[in-house]
Amino acid sequence: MTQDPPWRTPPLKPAAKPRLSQELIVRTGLDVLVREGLDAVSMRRVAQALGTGPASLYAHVATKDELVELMLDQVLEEVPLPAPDPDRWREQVRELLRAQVRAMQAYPGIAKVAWQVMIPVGPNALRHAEALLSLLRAGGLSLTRAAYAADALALYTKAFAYEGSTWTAVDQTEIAARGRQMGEYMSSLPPDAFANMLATGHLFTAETAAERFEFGLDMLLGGLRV
Amino acid sequence: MTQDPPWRTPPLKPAAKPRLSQELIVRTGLDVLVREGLDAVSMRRVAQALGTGPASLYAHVATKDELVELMLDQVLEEVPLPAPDPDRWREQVRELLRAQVRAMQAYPGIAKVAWQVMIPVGPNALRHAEALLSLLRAGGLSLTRAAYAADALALYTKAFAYEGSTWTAVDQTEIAARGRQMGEYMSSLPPDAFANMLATGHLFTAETAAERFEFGLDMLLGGLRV
DNA sequence: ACTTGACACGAACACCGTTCGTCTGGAACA
DNA sequence: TGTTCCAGACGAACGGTGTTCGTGTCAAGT
Repeated sequence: MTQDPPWRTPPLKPAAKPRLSQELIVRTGLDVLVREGLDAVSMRRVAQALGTGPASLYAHVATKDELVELMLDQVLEEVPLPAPDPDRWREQVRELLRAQVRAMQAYPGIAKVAWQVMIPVGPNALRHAEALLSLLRAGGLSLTRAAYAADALALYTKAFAYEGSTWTAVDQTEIAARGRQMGEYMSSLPPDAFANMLATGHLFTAETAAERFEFGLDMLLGGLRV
Repeated sequence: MTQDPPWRTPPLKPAAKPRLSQELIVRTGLDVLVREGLDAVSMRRVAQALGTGPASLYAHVATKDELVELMLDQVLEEVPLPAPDPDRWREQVRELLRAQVRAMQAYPGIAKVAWQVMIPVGPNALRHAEALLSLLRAGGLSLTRAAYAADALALYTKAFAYEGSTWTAVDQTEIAARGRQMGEYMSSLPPDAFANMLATGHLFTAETAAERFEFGLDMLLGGLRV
């Protein structure tokens, strides 16, 4: 643009863009995740939501993978961690794991990140692991048994959070279509080939999710000898 | 090339390329997976291994996702499924789940596919689900309880297969580096902040994997009331 | 002989994560 | 005040991905 004559009113400055920060990028990433799902979380999409270009993000996060890992850790930050009480450690374990599942299901797709990150080592992921171990130790388990139990409980919870998020993260018509395909395929075979699957298929819905999770916890904690 | 003079010996024909088929593409995909890991399994890489271009694969598999799902189903085909015996159904469940983990860990990275596919519905995945349900039913569980127990067992197994494959699918120096980072971070904080994590970190190795899996199964099956 | 359909597959498209080089502005220093 | 340095911003470009479209070939059917 050529130099304005001195009698021109200078245009208003456009609203200043927020200065980038890791926290802002992570928050924006979670925003995009919630609105559009995990597949939409690309460096380009997040940058676009911030009014900039993807290269700008790299001053604050090393890689795309680091970004999604930071997003997961942020989600875990919202979960309160209990102080261990030896008299009710089992119930405390349940509460902690329920809270984790709830937090992850509030962000459709974030559970999938837990399966993409090799070993989550964010501060909050570590605090969670420590908290779970503390509860198990408060229950009188040896170090080794506490470690192994924590492993199993964490795996199941993470798995369930992912399965559970299927009901919120994916287009329901796609799930219904897939369920129908399964039903048709199985029904096309001899009657007893998939008798149990056909008889139980209706039990796997969003409505039974909480009940199923508790059932799994009953199994895990019921089978945990002190 | 211009027309050869008649005294030229015609060149030997290059070895005929195999005619493409879905089975061949899946097999080749598993080959690439085993040699180079899951990240290397791209349409281009698989096509290259077949001496063709990526577009050729689409006559046989609809998408890249379908290819990896077929690969997973192929892996599950190699697992023998037991005929239920009511007197030893718990041990049969164990054997089935062990065999699944073994099969998946023979293909580094395939367990990750199980977490990428929304709901595995290949013929073998369905047969596995049916087999597990049959065992639980043989054990006298109601339809609902069998379904819920199968859900928990399958989730845990799949989760463990994935965790276990970490030790084979990923560069060990990267794991060691990450372990070190964790250790350093936790040691940099007040001494009791991560006391349990620091005390148990050494327990999570490839050498303890089988023991850990069994411990988890002990919990799940021990807590399963008939 | 001609037609049709299945398969093969190159070129191109849209998108991805990331790097490199350049510019800008603020802080520190003389 | 002027200069230097450094951190951050970010466009252009690179190498890679999954996929579609259009064209050619071959075998089977009429």
